[in-house]
Amino acid sequence: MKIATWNVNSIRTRLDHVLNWLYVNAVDVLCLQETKVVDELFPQSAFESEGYQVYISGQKAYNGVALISRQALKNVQVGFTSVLGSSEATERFDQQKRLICAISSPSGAEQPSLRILNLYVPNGSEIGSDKYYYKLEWLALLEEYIQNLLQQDPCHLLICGDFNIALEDRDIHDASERAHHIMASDLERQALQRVLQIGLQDAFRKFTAEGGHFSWWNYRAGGFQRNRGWRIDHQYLSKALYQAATACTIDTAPRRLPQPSDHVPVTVELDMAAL
DNA sequence: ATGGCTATCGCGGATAGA
Repeated sequence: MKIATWNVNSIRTRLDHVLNWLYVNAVDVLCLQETKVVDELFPQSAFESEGYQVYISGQKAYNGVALISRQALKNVQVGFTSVLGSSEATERFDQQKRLICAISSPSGAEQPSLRILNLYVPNGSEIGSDKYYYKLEWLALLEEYIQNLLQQDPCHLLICGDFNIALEDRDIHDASERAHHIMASDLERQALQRVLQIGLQDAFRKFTAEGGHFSWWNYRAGGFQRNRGWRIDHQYLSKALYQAATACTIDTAPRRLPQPSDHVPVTVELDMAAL
């Protein structure tokens, strides 16, 4: 089973890139972030014509996530409130459409179910700003959300998306200023580490130890051409899934196309029969 | 370098991204 994550920076602008990529790569589930469109205007039929089911949580101009799946998904849940119940905090954070979760249950097989959580973690703007504290609070709520999910139904869990955090220095082209840089500060890394301590491991690092592998490059100043990038798009797996992972790859090809997204897709391959 | 680029909304230029 192959699951990919891709921040497309507007699904309507990037529709051809995504459809072409899916045609060549044929993943089972594609998790999209920054779709930047309300649900009514999401190009759903373009994916359905290619045999995919579409599950979306979008808003006007900003944010927005989607699950594009070969098989129908079950128990689709959107936002924090659907899992944590309504509170001042869940309602406030759910104004921004940043998470969608569903269960993939292979039909006719004895293979176990897999819960897929697709995230668009807030960017944080700059260290110390209101948006920075919003990001840290959002990650704290995410920790609570995942603990609740696992209590409700302790199944295999895959969390992927644009985390807007480089967890280690080897995930940054130049880590010298990292302590003062958004996406690399100690508090951001600690907030993500607390989430991962629930029992999640980075699929990419099962296979690749060296630095120089990135998933995002700044549009400005020839970031991609000079490989001045960051690895901020991740695939995190619960223990048995991590054991069952057979590959995790970053596909830089779409970044070379005209008018690319600034992020590229990251795909994890799982041997479900090994579970 | 208060730099560099891209997308949305909406029609100029602010806002956001990372």
